[in-house]
Amino acid sequence: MTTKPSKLAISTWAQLLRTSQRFTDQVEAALKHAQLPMLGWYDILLELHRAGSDGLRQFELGEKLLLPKHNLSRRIDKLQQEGLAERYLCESDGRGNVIAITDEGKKLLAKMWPVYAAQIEVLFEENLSGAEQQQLSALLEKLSKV
Amino acid sequence: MTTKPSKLAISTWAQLLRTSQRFTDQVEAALKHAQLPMLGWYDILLELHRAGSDGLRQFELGEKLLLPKHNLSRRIDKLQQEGLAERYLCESDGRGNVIAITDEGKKLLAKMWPVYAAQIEVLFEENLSGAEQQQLSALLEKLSKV
DNA sequence: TCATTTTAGTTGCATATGCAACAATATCGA
DNA sequence: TCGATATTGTTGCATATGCAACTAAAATGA
Repeated sequence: MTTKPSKLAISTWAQLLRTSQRFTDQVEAALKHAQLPMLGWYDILLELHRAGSDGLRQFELGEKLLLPKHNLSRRIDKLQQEGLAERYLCESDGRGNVIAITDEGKKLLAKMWPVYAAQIEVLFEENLSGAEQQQLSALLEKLSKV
Repeated sequence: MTTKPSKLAISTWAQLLRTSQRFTDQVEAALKHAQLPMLGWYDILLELHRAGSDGLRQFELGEKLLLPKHNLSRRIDKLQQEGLAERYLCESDGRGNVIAITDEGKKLLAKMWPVYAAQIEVLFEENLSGAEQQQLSALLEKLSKV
């Protein structure tokens, strides 16, 4: 903390937060308009889909999604109730669960993606060239080194 | 929506959301550790501070912070209860309120800033040069054209 | 082996947020 | 002017989230 962050750092930081919030809001609005569940559900289902039929340990899912465990616990309850995911007892660890997506879950994912994708298209791809996207990606990559 | 967003666009988008969430989490953790209120309070107080002694209309505040009105309404209740902000009736518009920061609010802002700033320092400035920050800022600027 | 500590997950309770309905005032248009 | 509509803000209710305490099982280590 020898030098305070520069004006530039502060304003860039603020831009980053603001941009991500505006984008999120916009995607949420689009999903709601299409009468689909929130982005949070999409994120979970996508990770489960990626994990394939073996599923994922609950804590692994939490780490990927940056979600605290108690929060995740209840979201999975919901997904399970809706028949979008299944929760098994873990064979190799008596404490744990394994979560897997169902066919219903995959269907929902497939319905949500076009809506989500259209927003990425509008918000993102229209405003940055491929080269600029690559620049942005590289800069964000550096930031995630923390 | 002629072409779906490219892989690059999608992954850069994901990076953006993820980075901003990780950073926010980290700042929240630091504030909590210092027994200070959440980032949301800081944001409000900062906007009020910027607005000066004239204060701001409640809806203006909401626009700046991207907060829905009902949410803001109750946050201001809290700030008011804690003596951090004042709510006046607006003279020129009988429906409206004017919100202004109090001296207590300014003091809190001053206590929160070093904690916040230290996180920006660590998370942000250590990983990007000035030139890179400027690049990032410019790219985010383009994105906000939406 | 077996007591101690860690890890995985759930639950109760308090707080925060979203949504829709509402009240009050301002603005617009015939 | 005055009725219809839009804007500003609040509130009740449902849902979501955070926090701390809890259970149960694994890992550690003497």
